Parts: sequence; structure tokens; C-alpha cells
Amino acid sequence: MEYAPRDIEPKWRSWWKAQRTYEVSNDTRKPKFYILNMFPYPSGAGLHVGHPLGYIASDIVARYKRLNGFNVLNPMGYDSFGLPAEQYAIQTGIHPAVSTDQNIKRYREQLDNIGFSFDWSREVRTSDPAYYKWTQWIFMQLYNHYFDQEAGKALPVSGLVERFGQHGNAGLRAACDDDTPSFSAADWNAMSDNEQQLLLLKYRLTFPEESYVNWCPALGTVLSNDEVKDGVSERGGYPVERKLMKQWSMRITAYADRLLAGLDEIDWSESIKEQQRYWIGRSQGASVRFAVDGHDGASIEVFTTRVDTIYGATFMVLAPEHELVARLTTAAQRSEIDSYIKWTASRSDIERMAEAKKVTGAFTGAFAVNPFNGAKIPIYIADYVLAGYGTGAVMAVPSGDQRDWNFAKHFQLPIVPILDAQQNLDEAADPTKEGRYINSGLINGMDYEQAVATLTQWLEQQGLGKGKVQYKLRNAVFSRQRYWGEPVPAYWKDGVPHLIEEQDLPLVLPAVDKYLPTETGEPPLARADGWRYSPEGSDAIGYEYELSTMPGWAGSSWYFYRYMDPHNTEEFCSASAAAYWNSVDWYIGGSEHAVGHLLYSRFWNHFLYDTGRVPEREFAKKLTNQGMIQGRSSFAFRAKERFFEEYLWIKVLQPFFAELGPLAIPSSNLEESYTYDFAFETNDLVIEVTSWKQTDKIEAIRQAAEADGKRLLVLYNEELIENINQHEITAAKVRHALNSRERFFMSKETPAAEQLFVSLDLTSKYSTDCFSKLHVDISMVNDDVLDMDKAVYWPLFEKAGFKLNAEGRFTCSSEVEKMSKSKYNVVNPDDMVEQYGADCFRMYEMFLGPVEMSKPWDTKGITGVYGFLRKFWGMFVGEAGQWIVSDDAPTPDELRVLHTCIKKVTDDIERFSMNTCVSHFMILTNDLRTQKSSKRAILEPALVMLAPFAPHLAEELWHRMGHETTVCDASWPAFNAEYLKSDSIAYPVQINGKHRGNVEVASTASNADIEALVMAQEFVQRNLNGQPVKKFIVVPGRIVNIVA
RNA sequence: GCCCGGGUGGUGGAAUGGUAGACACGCAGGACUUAAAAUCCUGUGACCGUAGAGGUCGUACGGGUUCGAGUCCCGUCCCGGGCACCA
Repeated sequence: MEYAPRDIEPKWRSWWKAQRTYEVSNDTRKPKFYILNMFPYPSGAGLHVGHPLGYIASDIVARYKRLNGFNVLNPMGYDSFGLPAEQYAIQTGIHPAVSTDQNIKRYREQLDNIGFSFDWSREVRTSDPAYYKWTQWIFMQLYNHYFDQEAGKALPVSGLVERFGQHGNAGLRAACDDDTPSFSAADWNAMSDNEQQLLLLKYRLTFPEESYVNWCPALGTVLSNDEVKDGVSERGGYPVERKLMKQWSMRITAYADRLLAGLDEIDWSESIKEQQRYWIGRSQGASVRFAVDGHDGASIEVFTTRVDTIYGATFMVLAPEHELVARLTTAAQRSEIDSYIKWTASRSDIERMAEAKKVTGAFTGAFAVNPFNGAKIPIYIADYVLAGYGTGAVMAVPSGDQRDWNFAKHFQLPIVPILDAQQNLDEAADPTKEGRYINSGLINGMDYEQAVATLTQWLEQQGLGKGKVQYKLRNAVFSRQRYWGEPVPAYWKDGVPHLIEEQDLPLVLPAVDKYLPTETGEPPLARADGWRYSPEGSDAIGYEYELSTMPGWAGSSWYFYRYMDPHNTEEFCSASAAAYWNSVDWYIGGSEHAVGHLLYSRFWNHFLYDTGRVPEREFAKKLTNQGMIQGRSSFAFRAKERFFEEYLWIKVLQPFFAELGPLAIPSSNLEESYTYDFAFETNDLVIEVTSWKQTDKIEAIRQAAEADGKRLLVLYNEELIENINQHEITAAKVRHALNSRERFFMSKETPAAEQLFVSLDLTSKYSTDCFSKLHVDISMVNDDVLDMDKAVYWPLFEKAGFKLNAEGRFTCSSEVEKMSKSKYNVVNPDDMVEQYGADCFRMYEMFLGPVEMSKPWDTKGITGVYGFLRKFWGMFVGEAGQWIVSDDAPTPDELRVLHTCIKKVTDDIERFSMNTCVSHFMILTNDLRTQKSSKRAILEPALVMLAPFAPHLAEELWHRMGHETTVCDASWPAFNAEYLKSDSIAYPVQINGKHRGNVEVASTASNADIEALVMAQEFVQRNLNGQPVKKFIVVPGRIVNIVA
């Protein structure tokens, strides 16, 4: 009986469901293993073949670990808040919860089809109030904590209040806003309750603050930096402006040091760690205050990583947006500064990038005073200094910094060497730290270490600066002006935020009439009736809730804990569940989340760890990035107006021109230069090519022709289309008009075709602006040839004509790009599963190549995997459907084949090399079939090994073998090296590193035996050709190399 | 410009410093068939060669280390991804 996945797969899927095969208990003595996939956003497009790649690989690991005696947590859920559902709601009025629910159903069906071992009883959805109750709860914990630098961790704000009442904030080392004032206990106690609350916000780990955001008026929302591309929104391409808004913010900067240090503890890919390090951007240096000459009280603070170069600072540069610029600019320089500021404001990011090498700037007319030597140095502004980074000011040291050097050269500012080891300062800056300082007052003669210590100490004594560590990392904006997200559990009273009571959680999203911002620009939640909170003791009207919602990363920052204890109504996760599952052992997902999700999650996890709620500082021990599956897109070329002119010129009119002489030929500026498209020297006919819909144009040309005394032939594009594959017909029309005496020729019939597509291989004859390149659904294209029968039903090809190639076929071009519905290159797993079965689909996805690498999807090779599964099945079940597995004792050869496979597959799963596992199974099957072997002692272990890859087939054959419980609970076969031993070893023999032949040697042979045997070989002597042997190398079990 | 990947047959890819190209696709030839499909068998890096003898070249390019390099080191080029005047 043939292998029939269509019969066996649904059967076992429902059996697993009935048996609850994949439900996992928290209560077991078994060692645990927690494997996790990044959960998907359930988009309306459904699952495509790229999604399951990581899921299949992790499912194999999950099943493998289970076979090895682990209690495996392999959960799945949905990151179900998100913008697409909201956009859809705006367009259709359908509540995002409804469309999200539908999308999830579809995802679930597709996922179920592939036979994953997910424990669906633990599914989570971030948009479920029972889930986001705890997202809100964690938000409240963050609000109620501050980061104490002394303790190196988060502590309750209640402790802070107590401390303020007794000591003020003197001596407190805590993460806080830069503008936090110093105050005494008396100051504190004299404050009103509101004033105290506002001050506490400067310490809380989440807090509202005015911050610049990327505001997109068209979308009515705030976008993150990575949602903005080239100054417009990535989605929709709407303009984005910088706007100051009150936003909730997360004080992630408090954890910068720990987030950086934690990277050393975890087995994540180096590229992700590097990206996070860069994002955190720690730099150690000093802040120095420069007085401004003639402006008492004004000072400019700079941060420098090279305080040792301060004597070489010959000018200062401020960002154009720096707050002091207006004040410092002298009357004489004002117009220059104003025009520079105006110019920089007009420059797009792209321009700034493109001209990165160009030096621009303007002098303010003011001078700063170097605190060390009192030197007055000019203050410039330039847009290479960023307002948002550091203090927005740099002390420029042209001898040590190339950018400063360029600037100094351009504005003819002095370049002062400060180290005796600096070289060639005429040509470039030299950033060395070697040598001894010169021209450097206090530190002359010192080396780098001494200089930094001396200068920093001096600055601190003088109160002019201090050693400082600075991070690029900014606090994370946490508000979104959107509807479809978690409501923030806070309300506003007299301009001060307050949390709602814990017992009132979850704060459920209210109904709104529309999902758009209000007319006054408030977020959609402002539309909700009665969106107010009435705490105990307040009047019935209550206070307005926060109107913004949480960002997408809120719910995904802790979901890995919810899977451990998904139905807990008392806690986000019980201590016992967290203690058992501990943290994620292996996390798998795309690298695009490197600094979004993966950094914010680590931040929340550090916080939860500080408050004693989770057992580990880092939530995932190991992380692997799966590569992207790219799609192969197909494109058809649609003719533009210009094509028809070129077509007439090339295919139809050439002979006529040869005869009658061309007067006008098409060119790109044809319409302006010539009245008609074509005219002849010796015939009074003129030709116009245009669409039949252009009646006004045709009439105008007709009048012009009459006035000129020309006879006019109008050829419709549409009539050319109808005869596009037989240009003789058009030629005949031209011939007829040329020879006629009539004045005006125009087709009377209304053409049926409206657009023309041109086969790829014909397009090269025409100029490139003759065509638009349009995506064609890949289901209609086979080997770049368009299936015309299918194409006619496709909306793109409505009323279309096709110019076919010489073989009468229509070809398309193709490109590899990201798989996406809008590119019509999506391959849906359902079709593959339908045709070949889930097991085959799973194995083929693995067989494509290493999981971590991106690769284009190509279905061609799937028949190879299908053939393998049929052969494997065929070792158990005969052609007539009879069971052909015997209980005979296996031969040493069969055992050797089996154990080779056990070893390789075991090793390769551990190192996530699934493609080679599939190869090993193929080799095993090919070997056993050659030996006509069907013995239970061999096939049963092989079947268990195959089970993680092809679970349905394995379950079927496992039961046919007489087992009643699931193959998932079998035991992974143990490798026995004994079976691999053989009596002889075939040594490859190299002479001077070149392979010359093989020699079969007894495995017991000594090196001397081997040498004697090898030297006796005819091919060895022949290749040595009489040369003396200098060295004879035997690598035991591997190779022999003779050096001559 | 900086950081991280990667570059191996017609294609996807394999190879703890030890016979480069496993496994699969595709292609070619053959078997079965009236024929086709399916299936099975054989061959398949390039080149030279009278062969299934034998040989030369070959893992982006140029050097190096080594008995031996796709793999390690130095330099160059190209492709992909990320960041971008970060003081």
C-alpha cells in the first residue's frame, strides 16, 4: 500500500488532540526544557511558508527533548495587539477584536495542519483582558518603583517617600530626570501632595514626560524611529513631524549598565548582542563646563570621552538647536547664524547622509573659556553635532578627531598637537593615546592614564566637571495615540497621574464609535463615553483616564512567564511555576527584533527579577535567529504610451520610411517638438498614435492636420493591441492610407482591449521607459512563463492584450525579495500540505538549508523529500499493504548503518542542523533498501528518530508495530560506538598533500604496519617516482600523508 | 564610514585543519510502456586523455602558516543585513 499522508495525518492529529498528547504538566519529577518561538502577530494575510521555518525546527527540538526524558514546554500564542487590525477597523468599522479573532482562527487552522506539538491549553493572546490585566499590573509595579544605584536595583517608591521626609534627596543615588532639584526634608515636607507627586515622577521607572516624538498627522499617531523611513511613515508614506507631547516613558536607562553586562551571561548570537551593545552605547568620559566669555552665568556643558585632549580644544561646536545659540550669537553674526539654522532645518536626513563629508557651520561670534588654561575659543554651530545626543555640544580637538580636523581646516582654526606621538597632523587627525602630553599645562609629560586621572580630579575639585558614564540609550516612549492596545491603568487629577486600584484591573478597552483620533487631535480613547475613573471617596463624575495606550512591545515583554501558568487569576505567574520552568532554555525568532522586543523584554525581566517575582536576571539562556524565507516574485511588463510609438517605428513603419523618407520620428519630448507622431517626406500623410479615449486630442490634431493640409491616420493603441502579434495588419492599414486620397482615417469600431503586456524577451528591443513592471501572482507563472488560461481571470489582466514571443508564449521576469502578500509571491503552506502532507512539508522546509540562513523558497526539490518518505514507508509496508517488518536479528552492517545515523542525527539536532539530519535519514534509507533490510531491531529506533521530523508517519507505523501509546513517549535510541568499529580502515593516502589512492588497513595495525603496507603499494611507488621519503605521517583512523 | 553575516557545481546545499562537492533538485542516457506520466537503473565540477587507465585545474581574489587549508592568519573585492556625523 502506498504512503498516503492524506489518510494518516488527520487521523493522528485528532488522536493527539483526544489523548491530550501535547498537554504539559507543571507537576512532574522530570527535568524541564522550555523552548519558545517568538509568537506571531496574526495578520490578515495568514501564514506563509516563511513563518513555520522556526516553528518546525523548534518543534523537532521539543520532540527530541521529550524523547530524551524531558518535560518540554513548547507553547504558542499571539501578539494580538497591533496596528494592522486598527487600520482595518478604521477602514471597515469592524472592531479590531473581531478581525483579530478571525485572523487567529485562520492561523490556528494553518498551524494545526502542520502537526506541531504546541500545548494549546496554554495559549496566550496579548489582547485578552485576562492577559493584559497582568501587563497593566506590571506597569503599576514599574510606576511604584525607582532604581536605586546604591542597591543596584529597583526599590519601592514608598521607601523613597519615607527617606525624603527625613533627609530630602541628599546623598540619594538613584536614576532620575536630569533636572531633578536638590531638596531637604524641610523642603519636601513643605510641598503640597501634588508637588510631591510631581517630584516623585522624576524617580519612577515609568512616568509621563514631555518628549519629542515622531508625530504622523495622517495616521494620527506617534511612530517609533524604525517606523519612520526617510522622513515619512513606513506604512503609507505620510509626512512625519517632530512634536512635543506628554508621553509615558520607561526609565530603561536606569538599567543600561545591567543590560550591557547581562549580555555576557547569555548564549545569544553575537550579532544580536553586538546590536544591543551598540544601541546601549556606553561611553566613559567626563563632563566639563565651559564658561562663556562675557556672559556671566552662562556655561556650556560638554561630554567628552577624551578629556585628556582638552588643551587641544581650539573651538567649540554646538548643535544648531542648542538652547544657548540665540543668546550667544552676536549682532554681527546673527544673520549668518539664522540663515545656517534655516538651511539645516530644510535639509532632509538623506541629504545630510549624502553630504556627510561636506563641512558646514557658522560662527556665533561668542567665545568659550577653557577652564584649564583660560584660553578663549570660538563657538560655532554645525549640524554634525546632534542636539539629542549628550549635551548637544562638543569641545573640538582637531589634532585628535578627524571630524573636528576637517572643520578646523575648513574654517582655518588652529590645530594644536597635544601628544608627542601624534604624527602627520598636516594631513589628518591622529587619535592616538600613546606618548607624553605636550602643550598641555597641568599634564605635560604625563601618559594617558595619569592625565585622565589628574584632569578628572581637578575638575571635580573645582566643581567644573566630573567623570561620567554616558549612554546612547534613551528612555523608551511608552505611549501610543492608538486604540488597539492595552489601556494605561492611570487617571489624571489636577494634572497629576494616579494609578487605579489594583482590584479594578483589568482596565478593559472601552467601546468607541470610530477608531480615529478626535477632531482636536486626542487619541481614540477620548471618544469613549464615560472613560473616567471614580476612586473611592470621589464624586460620581470621577477623573479622566489616561487616553494613550501601550505600545506593541508591552505585552510581548513578559509573555514567556504567562505560558508557565496561563490560567492563574491571582498572579501573572505563580512562584512555583516560575521556579520550575525557570527561564527559556532556547528562544527562536527573527533577528529583526534584535533591539526592540529583545532589549525591552530584558529590561522588564531585570525589573521583575529585582522585585523577586522571577528567578533569573535573563529570561532566555539561548537565542537562535531563523533566517528569512524569501519569495521569488514574477513581473509582467505593461506597455506605456511610448511603447506604441516605438513599436510602430520598429515593426511597422521602417519599410515605409525607407521608401518615403521620415520627417518626424518619435523621441521622448515628441509631444512638444512635433505636432504629429510620424510624418513622411514625400507623402502628405501624418500618423498619430493614441488611445481612442483621447477624443479631445484626436479632434485637436485633426484640426491641425486640416490647417496644415495634411492627411491624418489615427491609430488607436487599443487597435494596435488587438493585432499586436500580427503587425502586417497594421502595416496594411498604413499602406492603404498612404495610397488613398482620403483625408482622415480612423477606426470606427470600439476596441475591446485596453492594455497591453509584453513578453519579457521582447522588451529588450524597446527603451526602458516603454514599460511598467508589475507584480504577477506566482501561482500563474511556471518557469517564468505565464499561464494564459489562469491569467485571463486575474484583475490585473482585465481587457489585456499580450504580445507573445516567437514560441507564442508570454514570459515574465523574476526577482528574489521578501515574501509578502503585496508582492504576490506568497507561498501558502496549506497547498503544499494538501499535496504532499505535513510531514513532507516539515522535512522539506528543514531540508532547504541551515535554519539561520535566509534563502529563497523554491518548491522544486520537494519531490526528493516525498520520495524519501515513500521509500521509508516502503521498508515497513509492502506493495500489497502487507506488513513486511521481520523480527530477524540484524547484521553488523545494518547495525553500523543505524548507529552511524543515530550519532549524526543526535549531534545535528543539538547544533540545530536540521538539513543534514534529513540527509542522514535519506542515507540510512538508501542503505537499508540496498540491503533489502526490514528488521524491527533496526527500523524501530530509526522510526523513533524520524518521529520529531515526521510525527504523523511515525505515529502510524509505531502503532502498526503494536504500540498503543504515542511515539512521542518512546525513548531516543542510544548510540553504541561498538557497532561502528570495523576490522579494517580505508586510509586515504596523500603524497605531498595530494590524494593519490586508498589503502585498506586492518584496524589493529600499528603505524609501522601501515607504513610498510602503504609503501608497498604500486601507486605510491609510481607517484614517489624514486624520491626519498622525508616524513611519513599517519593520523590514526583518518589519513596518511607522505612527504617526499 | 562603522558593526555583523556570507561568497563552494546548472540549483538548494554538505564537509571537528585530513579523500571538496555528502544528500537532494535539475539535466542526459537507459529500462518498463502502443505512447505519455509515474517508477526504477546509470551518469553528471571543469579541462586534457585511447578507455571505467591516468593526469591537470578547482571552494570570490592575492599572499601566508601547515606534512596537509573551503576551514586558521594578513590584505583586497563583491553580496546581504543592521547602524549612521555618537563627541
